[in-house]
Amino acid sequence: MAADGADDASGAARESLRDRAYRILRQRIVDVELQPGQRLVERDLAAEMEVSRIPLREALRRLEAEGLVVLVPQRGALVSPFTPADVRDLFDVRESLEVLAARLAAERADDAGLARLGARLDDARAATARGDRPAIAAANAAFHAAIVDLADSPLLTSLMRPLDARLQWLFRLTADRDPGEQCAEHEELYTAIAAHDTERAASYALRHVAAGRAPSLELAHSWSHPDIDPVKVTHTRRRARR
Amino acid sequence: MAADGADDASGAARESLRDRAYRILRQRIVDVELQPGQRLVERDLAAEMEVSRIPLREALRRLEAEGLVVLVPQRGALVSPFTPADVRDLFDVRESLEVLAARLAAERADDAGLARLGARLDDARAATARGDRPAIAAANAAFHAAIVDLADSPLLTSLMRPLDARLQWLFRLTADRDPGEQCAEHEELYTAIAAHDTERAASYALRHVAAGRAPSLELAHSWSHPDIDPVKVTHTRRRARR
DNA sequence: GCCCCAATAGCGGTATACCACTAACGCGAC
DNA sequence: GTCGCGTTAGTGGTATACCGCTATTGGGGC
Repeated sequence: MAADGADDASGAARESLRDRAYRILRQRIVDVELQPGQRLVERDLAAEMEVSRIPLREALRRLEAEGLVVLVPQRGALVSPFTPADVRDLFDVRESLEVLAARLAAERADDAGLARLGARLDDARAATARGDRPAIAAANAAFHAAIVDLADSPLLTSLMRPLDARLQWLFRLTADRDPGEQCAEHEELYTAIAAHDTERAASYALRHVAAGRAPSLELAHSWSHPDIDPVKVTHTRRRARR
Repeated sequence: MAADGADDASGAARESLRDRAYRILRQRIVDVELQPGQRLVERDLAAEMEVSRIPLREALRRLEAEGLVVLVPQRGALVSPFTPADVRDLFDVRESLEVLAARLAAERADDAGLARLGARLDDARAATARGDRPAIAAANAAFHAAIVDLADSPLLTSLMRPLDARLQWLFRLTADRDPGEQCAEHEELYTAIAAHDTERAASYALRHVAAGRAPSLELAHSWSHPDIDPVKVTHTRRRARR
């Protein structure tokens, strides 16, 4: 598992076991090491990462809130299914919220914020020039996050978190679209925001998100893990083989 | 197990302590019995509702995910502040998501769904005619929830939950706008959705949400609990009285 | 051999207990 | 009196242990 670097490392406050369990599980899910529909048994996971069930349970609850895990009451947990319909819904919502973010960013951004956004754009450009796929994905995600940050709305930021998780998941499985094209779209979006041109920022953001829909949907159809029933999955019990 | 409906259908499965703690706390918060900024001490709350800290902690985590509670790591919890800026952000996001919900509902609603939505509208009409404020609030909330339901997007539904919580909170403190006017707006929105007129549904939804912004903001300015610092709040410790 | 039933054990839900950290307190020195 | 430092206890974080429910299973009756 790739050490995701940027760990809070030495100086920062020690990470709680709950946060660690959350981070590791989330990573495993978006990396598809844990597949959609796979059952998650508290005791097994806890033993595996050498923590007790308490922090592990809290990590699962958090993942549920983010939509990566489904909890069936009295039954157990499983990795959320991710169907073409979910991908469609994801893009529906992104076309609303990313446009809102772009609009608010264009309205509210100050010079310091624009500088930060510009830096993210440069990162993305550099990664795109190098053709470094993982770096491109990370830089593009950072660019989008920076726009949300400029929107300066804690509510919007919190709503975006589940979307980011699903997007990472989606893009892990694909090369996404042509990086150069995406980068160009980011540039024009940046320009509109920097000019405080609300309407242009909104329309660029919409076009940008919408452009990703078709390839993503196509990709989603290609897996098509057929109907996972959460209740059914958690009904099974593995019995000790004799 | 051909029929899977047998289990939860009857008798309503017993509510877990976690769910009960969650429900009670949420109610207390939206009723403003627990005020924004108020500290929440796990042991005290647990003792008060006679459960252990485990289910209580999980309830707090869930409330955090919903935005009603702020958790400061290693420090504790408090009821989220709710500032005019938060109200503004709430309406920004609602103007995006409720419009999306209306649009999708207009596209996807079938006859059975429209019947359910119509029933909610009738409820709201009846409550409005009676002038029963609490019933009006509940019926209006149910009408909006029904639209989201028609949109048939689990993601959208999950994103709306934090918004509903904040809206309830907001409306608990106010008489909201003129109920008759709201009811009329609901009727035209219903008509557009029933006619599968996507664009009209979207524009009515936008107008409807936007109409509530000014009065809500005004209300929010009237409390203006000035700056609550979560870290500071959770730094305090009540010491045994001498 | 097939079906039903009692015994078994997997697993989520919860309580209790302990640990670590640190803010509040108070005592002593200046 | 004021300041500083050691002490104490309040609080979140975590481990362990137990409970109850039910899927599984294997045996006994048909």
